Amino acid sequence: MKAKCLGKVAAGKMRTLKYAILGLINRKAMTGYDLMKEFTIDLVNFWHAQHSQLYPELKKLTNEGLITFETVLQGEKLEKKLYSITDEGKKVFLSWLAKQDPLEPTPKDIFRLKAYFIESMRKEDILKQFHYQLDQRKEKLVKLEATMRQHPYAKNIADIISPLYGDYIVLKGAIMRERTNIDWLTQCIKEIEKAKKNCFYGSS
Amino acid sequence: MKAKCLGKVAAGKMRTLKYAILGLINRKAMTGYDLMKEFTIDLVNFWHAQHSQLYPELKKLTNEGLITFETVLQGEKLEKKLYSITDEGKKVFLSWLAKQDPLEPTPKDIFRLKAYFIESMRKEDILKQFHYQLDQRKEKLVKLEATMRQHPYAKNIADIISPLYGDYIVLKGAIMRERTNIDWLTQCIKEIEKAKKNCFYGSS
DNA sequence: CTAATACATGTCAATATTTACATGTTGTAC
DNA sequence: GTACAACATGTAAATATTGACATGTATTAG
Repeated sequence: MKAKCLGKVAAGKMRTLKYAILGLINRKAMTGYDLMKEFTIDLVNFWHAQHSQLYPELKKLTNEGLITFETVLQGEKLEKKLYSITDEGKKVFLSWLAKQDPLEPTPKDIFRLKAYFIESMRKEDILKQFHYQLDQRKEKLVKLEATMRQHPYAKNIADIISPLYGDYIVLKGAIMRERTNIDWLTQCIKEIEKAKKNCFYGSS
Repeated sequence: MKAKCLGKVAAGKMRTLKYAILGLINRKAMTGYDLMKEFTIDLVNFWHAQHSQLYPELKKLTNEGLITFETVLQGEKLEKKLYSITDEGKKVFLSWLAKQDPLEPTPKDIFRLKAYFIESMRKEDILKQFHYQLDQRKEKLVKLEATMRQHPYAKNIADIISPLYGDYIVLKGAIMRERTNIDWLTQCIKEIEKAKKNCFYGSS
């Protein structure tokens, strides 16, 4: 009889959403709704979440004693919960932040999966697919660049130790990533068009 | 009483693994083990899966009539299942491949999440974290470039309509992505070091 | 001949995430 | 005053994914 790993099993126990929430609440007290706005505006470029995942997690973190809330009245009847981080929560968050992680598995990407199967694609569809993806990526880049132009940090480089700097570097990273996506798609399209002309391209 | 959406609910019903498997088996008949090798070597750069997800999915696809298998003996006793795609499976796969998808949500990235919270990081840890990530990214890039050098398509550009071309473009894409990651990290490190010298950097 | 590695196939329990369902209030523009 | 958008908080059911558990055979290097 082998020893093996006793105690609770821990399949996929990264709890990253937990730390994302702790980090945000650590900046300042927020309601679930405020948090959702962060997740759909700033964090959307590297960690997205739905409110259906957020609210249960807030309840869990409260039970774990990492955050607390006070009920605040908005108008006459509307109760909202303003969450703050506890000392324990702060400790747990900072310990996570300082941990050095191994490289994550490469993110999944349906378009690249389809590109991998390019030889099975109908010839008329190949360029259509690449152009469609390219257009969407370009649109995304335009939005990211607009956000960057409005970003206070981009105009006025000051202290690294400000929430603005974190904001800025991840936005910068998102723009660089999108530009590379566009470069890759553009190169692919060029190669495919060249092959088409040179008849390296089946019966088309 | 509102009408709403009757019938079966469909939360997160992308079934991408299904199509990845169909695409691979469409190339040639394979066992589950063979498929796993594909998932851990080629597809790892855009769609990874564990065998614990693969085998149940193969069973499901068989039940759905999209693939079939014949049992093959390896040696004296070892039975393996060699899967082939059915006509229906081929149809379903090609229809998925031709579909134009909206942009996927940006992939999740724990390191960028931590970078976003950089202002909460202990000053001694900031550069340590960025260098650690950079080293790992560089190591990954070296491996990808080695794979590229050995890649038959890179050596001898020929017909676009070959599984090799799909292989090649996604590998190319992975290399470009990794180079951009490295550029981003390098820029961040430079900025942080500059800020440190200029004393925009708290008490260090 | 024997030990290690690769081949080969599965299940289980937990976490993670998505989409739809569900409800009600407040502020604002017309 | 009323409609609409934004504010505000949840639950339910399904899919998606992971890590551990579980088992056995075939090949190859020493």
